[in-house]
Amino acid sequence: MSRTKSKPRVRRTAEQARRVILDAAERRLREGGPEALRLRDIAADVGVSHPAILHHFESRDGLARALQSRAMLGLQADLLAALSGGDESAADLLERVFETLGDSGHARLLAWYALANQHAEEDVPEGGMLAQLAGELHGGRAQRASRLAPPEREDSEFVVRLVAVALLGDALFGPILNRSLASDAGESQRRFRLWLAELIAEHVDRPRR
Amino acid sequence: MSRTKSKPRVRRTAEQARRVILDAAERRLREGGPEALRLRDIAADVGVSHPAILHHFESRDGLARALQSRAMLGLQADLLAALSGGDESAADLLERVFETLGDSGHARLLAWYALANQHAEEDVPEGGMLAQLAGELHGGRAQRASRLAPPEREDSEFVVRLVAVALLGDALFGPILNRSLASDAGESQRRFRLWLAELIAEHVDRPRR
DNA sequence: GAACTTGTTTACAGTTTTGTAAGTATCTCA
DNA sequence: TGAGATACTTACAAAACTGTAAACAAGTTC
Repeated sequence: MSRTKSKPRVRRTAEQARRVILDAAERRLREGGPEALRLRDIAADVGVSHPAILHHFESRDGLARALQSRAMLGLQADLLAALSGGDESAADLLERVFETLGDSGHARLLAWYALANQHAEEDVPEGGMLAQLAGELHGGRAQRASRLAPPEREDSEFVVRLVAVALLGDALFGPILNRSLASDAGESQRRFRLWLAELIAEHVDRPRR
Repeated sequence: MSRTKSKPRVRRTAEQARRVILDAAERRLREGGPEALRLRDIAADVGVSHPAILHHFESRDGLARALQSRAMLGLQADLLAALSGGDESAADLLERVFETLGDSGHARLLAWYALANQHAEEDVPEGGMLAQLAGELHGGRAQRASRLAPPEREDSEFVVRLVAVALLGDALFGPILNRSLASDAGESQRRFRLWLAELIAEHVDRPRR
């Protein structure tokens, strides 16, 4: 066979290589489900041989851990970007949180994480983001409220928790529920989010007794 | 070796065999995550050889499909049991729905289903259960409401949808969120459910404008 | 430009996994 | 009680998977 000038071998920096590998792995995971994290396939997507992946991540498990870590950090970054938007109404802030948490990519990755690490005690990298969000929300409410009826701190935390689980849950289970509840899929999901936003807003702004 | 009376081979009916196999598979799936559906392990749990599983389910994929189907049917049965409870308040009804949907086993199984069949159009066996629930809820509301302000049908559907995604989401993502939000895990999750129940009840019974 | 570092490949090994073929044991039924 | 059906087992095959070892090549440094 002609051995003319066969391989212009690409050589990335370690950081670049890790990134493109994680990108491919994440894509596989999102599109193919939890069983689709195969070294060979990922390597093929990137265009390298599979030992290259092992070189960068030690083992398949190392790749999975790195992926989970990056997914959490990414979610944190997106949430942070949503949070830091100057001083706007709680409604606007919530709307941006809706966008990032309702993204089915995040939900899928987080679900995979939850299913994989169910009895793992290791703290998740994301930690504290939602607590911060709860803090901001609570601060705003306490400021707006008449001083006779400040909301309880726990109530604000639960609001955030509700938003989180409802959006993540809807992003994940929505397609299934749509088939049994709604006729038109995407439209119903959109309207549901608006409805939820209004419900939350009403609750948040309702004067305490 | 002594061949005295070696094997009192157990022989189940096909139905029984399928059941115990699916039980073991479900247990594996719940405890070990989505990658834990291995024929050898399941067979070992049941105490049979792995080809016995293939005999009953054709292939590993057939087992997975049967498992998904049974999980959906089981959820439907549990929901049905929760729904059919004579005439009680919407709060009591919701509370029993809370119990069954908030069960982390159901949530995990459903999440696995959602992740595995993301772009599958095949209708899920569960179909219609939640629609029925929405119907019952709506009927009760319309009856109770003053005839000047009946709630919209879509509002009742969204209430059901919120309950479903929030409970499933909380069962699945709750443990993760707990680490970033709450100090005491289980207790917080319980209180959150109560809080949600109250929020829903308030919304459902609030007179329309 | 020689030496060194390190990203990458090829070739291979060991294990695990699903699946098949053929025989065996247990139940049912005439 | 004999014959048939079928749940189940043993043995094996083929493929896929992760992981290892050694060599190779693209940068980097002195």
